[in-house]
Amino acid sequence: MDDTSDKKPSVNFIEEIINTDRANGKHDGRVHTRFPPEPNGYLHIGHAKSICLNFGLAEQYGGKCNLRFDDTNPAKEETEYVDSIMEDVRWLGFDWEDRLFYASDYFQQLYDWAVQLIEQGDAYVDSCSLEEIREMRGTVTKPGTPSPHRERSVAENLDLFERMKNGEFKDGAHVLRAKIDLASPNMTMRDPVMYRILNAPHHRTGDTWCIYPMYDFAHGQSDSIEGITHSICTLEFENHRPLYDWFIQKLGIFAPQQIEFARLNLTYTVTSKRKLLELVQEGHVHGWDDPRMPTICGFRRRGYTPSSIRKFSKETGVTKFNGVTDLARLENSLREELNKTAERRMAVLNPLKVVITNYPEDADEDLLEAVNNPENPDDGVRQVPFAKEIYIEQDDFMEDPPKKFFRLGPGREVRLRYAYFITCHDFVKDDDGNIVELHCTYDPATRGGDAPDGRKVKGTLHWVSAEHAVEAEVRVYDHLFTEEDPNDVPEGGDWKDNLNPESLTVLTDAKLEPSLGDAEMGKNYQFERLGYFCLDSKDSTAEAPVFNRTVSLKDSWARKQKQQQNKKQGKKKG
RNA sequence: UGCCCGAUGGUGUAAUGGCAACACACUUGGUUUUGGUCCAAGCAUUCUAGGUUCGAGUCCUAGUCGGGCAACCA
Repeated sequence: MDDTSDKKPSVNFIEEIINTDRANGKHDGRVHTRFPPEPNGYLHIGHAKSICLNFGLAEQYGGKCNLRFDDTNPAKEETEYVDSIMEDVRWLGFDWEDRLFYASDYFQQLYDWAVQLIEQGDAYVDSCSLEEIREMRGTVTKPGTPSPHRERSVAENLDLFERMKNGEFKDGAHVLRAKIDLASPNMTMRDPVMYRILNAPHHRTGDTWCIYPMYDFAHGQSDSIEGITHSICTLEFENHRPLYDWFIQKLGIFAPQQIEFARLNLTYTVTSKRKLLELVQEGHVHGWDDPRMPTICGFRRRGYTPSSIRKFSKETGVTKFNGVTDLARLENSLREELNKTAERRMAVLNPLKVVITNYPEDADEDLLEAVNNPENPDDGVRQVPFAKEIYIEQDDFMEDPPKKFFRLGPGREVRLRYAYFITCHDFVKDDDGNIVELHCTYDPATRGGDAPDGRKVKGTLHWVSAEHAVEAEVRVYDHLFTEEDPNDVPEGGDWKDNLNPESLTVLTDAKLEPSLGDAEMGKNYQFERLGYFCLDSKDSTAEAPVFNRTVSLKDSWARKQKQQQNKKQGKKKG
């Protein structure tokens, strides 16, 4: 075949490494990854990318992916987080089967390995204080100086380390250090701490241990024990790779390969655990699963689908370049899916009453047929009741509309979706000048939304019959921050200064078409012309439904308005 | 002023020494009973300077800029 138009599927740099390894028969071509969260917080969208990468690679190569909790610091870790992390990984659509592990499972093995290194003369007990050790480590430009305890005998080290384990010392009295190179240009190789004394109960091992291994002495060996072939982590561990390899080599155990990639950064989003915690604790959001949070549980409650997050993650790609991904890509991934799958409904968020003056007072029930999803005819149709009094969106009427406004205004005719053409001939204002009611006439000949005489209207509005409406609360969300980079603050400012005061708008007077009274929890609906919505899993009840706006529909009218506003402002400034 | 890593449209990625491609965003136009969807068009001196080569986004050297590293955190 001379068909050269077939494009090779592009592979990212990690797949390239794996392909090479498999071609060379390394590990018999086996691919085994792991997702290793520390159970000290909730998973966020950045973790989602790592989960998709690790589980995705395993799937792709017919391998396995473990879930392993990196629980080496009892001071910070809690069972509450373990449970939420498992729930989130499962929700994203991944399965670790019987491979649920904890670094704490390996504490005894790790201890034995530490003893081995002491015996080999590769580790020593240092009895200096934290401050002294820090000082003697030197700086990035100045080499460190050896601790006075660096040359202790093997016997003395063994004795001291055992007594550390036996709980004879208080926190901070001694540490176990690897004996590597105090002059190394790589700071992590300057005799890193392997074990510290922490007289604290562990969420799994209880009071069994009072010394705990550091990340560097636990992670690589945990990978090794589990037979991990490709240990994927983020860029900030690049400097740790020589140490990762050093421990494995000195111990003479199975050698996984650490590979670093760039973590996900999203516009209008913070993902630092510390900052997320601060948002929750200071009440800037209502908990970890607040739909404005970039946590996985936040996205879930907001109405995001696992598949949209997986697709986003895949399309964002894997590189070593530390960039910022546009939040619009995640929104696009969701819209693309929901456009195909979400059933359409009509709902009015900011109601404006409309009286159809020529509609009969005593009309029989007037049921109109509405398509559930024009993108998927199999979803069928439903009936929507029409009546003399209806609600439309306040935004859909202007007393003095500009030329390109296609909606309702005095003397204008529009279509009510699936219903009738109506013409506005009067409106009522309250004492404050707000428009509170419209008087319109309808054309009975246009029932269903088409004019037999062929006349056209520019605008089509959604509507809800007043007497049939289901009342609901609707929560409309916007970016949590006003700046693309929330950390971009003027001198002396704080990142929280960039919090968007309008990130949550609660609409308490929404009117929904009757069928939404039976809305299913966990199902996404498109409210026509508005966006995608779902029932709130926490606050919604049968008597008082609460909907979250997951994401808006694209709105080229709103964009046009914004443009014009900006133009006006520009002229004023100029 | 040490070491490590990186640099391709506004953004994220592709091109594996041979015509810089895709997606998102943005702009313009078309279709439309959702100002949605869909369709079409527009949008780049591949950070700089040298070098290797018939040929460099890709390889080499130097520079510039950006990120990471001096927790008994992970």
